[in-house]
Amino acid sequence: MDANRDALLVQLDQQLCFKLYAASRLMVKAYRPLLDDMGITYPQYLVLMVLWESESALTVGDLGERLILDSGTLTPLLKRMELNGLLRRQRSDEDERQVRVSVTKAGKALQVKAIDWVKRSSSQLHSEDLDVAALQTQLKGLLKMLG
Amino acid sequence: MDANRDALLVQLDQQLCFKLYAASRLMVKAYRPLLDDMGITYPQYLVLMVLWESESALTVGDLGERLILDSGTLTPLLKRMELNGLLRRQRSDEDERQVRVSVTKAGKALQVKAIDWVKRSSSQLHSEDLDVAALQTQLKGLLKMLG
DNA sequence: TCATTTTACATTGTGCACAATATAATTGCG
DNA sequence: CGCAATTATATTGTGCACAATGTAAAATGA
Repeated sequence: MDANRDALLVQLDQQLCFKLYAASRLMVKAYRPLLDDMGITYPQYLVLMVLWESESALTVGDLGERLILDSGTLTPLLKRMELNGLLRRQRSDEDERQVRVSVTKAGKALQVKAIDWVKRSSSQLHSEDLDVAALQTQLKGLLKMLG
Repeated sequence: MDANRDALLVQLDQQLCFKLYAASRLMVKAYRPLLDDMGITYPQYLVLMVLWESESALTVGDLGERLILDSGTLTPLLKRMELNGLLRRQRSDEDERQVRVSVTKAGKALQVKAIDWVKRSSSQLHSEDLDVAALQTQLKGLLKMLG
């Protein structure tokens, strides 16, 4: 009957969105050892990665654009990181609306830990059911469409 | 130099985890119209999907196993849904540690809205950069490995 | 110029996530 | 049986996400 066929459309196992949601959380959980060692959370790790890549200071808006997060999320997160000595926040002189965020020595120092951990654990992500490169490509396509 | 090559390992664009994190949030955002219409959140939608599939009541543990969520997340979430009349929570008679969760008429009624919306909007998810079926297969492999 | 609009960030309030811990019921074992 | 271990859920505390709103600075333009 049609009603049964329709019901398949809202079955959990059919949902791309649920797989992404579950995979995202499980992946973050896999980072736990590193994050605990660094003394930060996953979103904070993302902020650090963006800062590590940048030569100079970035505005809150820059970070938000890169991480797809708004000031409601970033402002308190950055304040916590500043409190922990990982970065500096200072109002821009040219444009007082902007807040310029720059990584401190302590924040930069964590990059070594991260690199070391990634080197040691990247080999874990292998199985016959999984082609990581293909998955990344597919996700890039999805993000392009959703963004 | 080696330090520069190492730095690539912690670049945002290289991170499978970030792509999953971003894609997950953007996908949930795409469900906003449906969720607003149903008057629920995405995690609540997931709970409803599991309940819709089940003939009988499920325990909190059953839901947690299916959604990979613990009681710290589920208990308050289920209480809110009960308050909104979408489900019932009752201590099991056989085992008083368990709480049995069952969908109400109001909760069941929302399935129609969901099916209708999915029917109308599933065609949106198409582009040349994206093979949804392949992505689902890859994610299933990833989840199997992470789970 | 100066009022209007836009922009950048901050604040508030709600609802997850999840680690850690607590509590009470059930199970297992000597 | 009696009690230690296990199990199922609840509670507490912290930190995101994000919608909605506030605020002040900068850009715009008649």
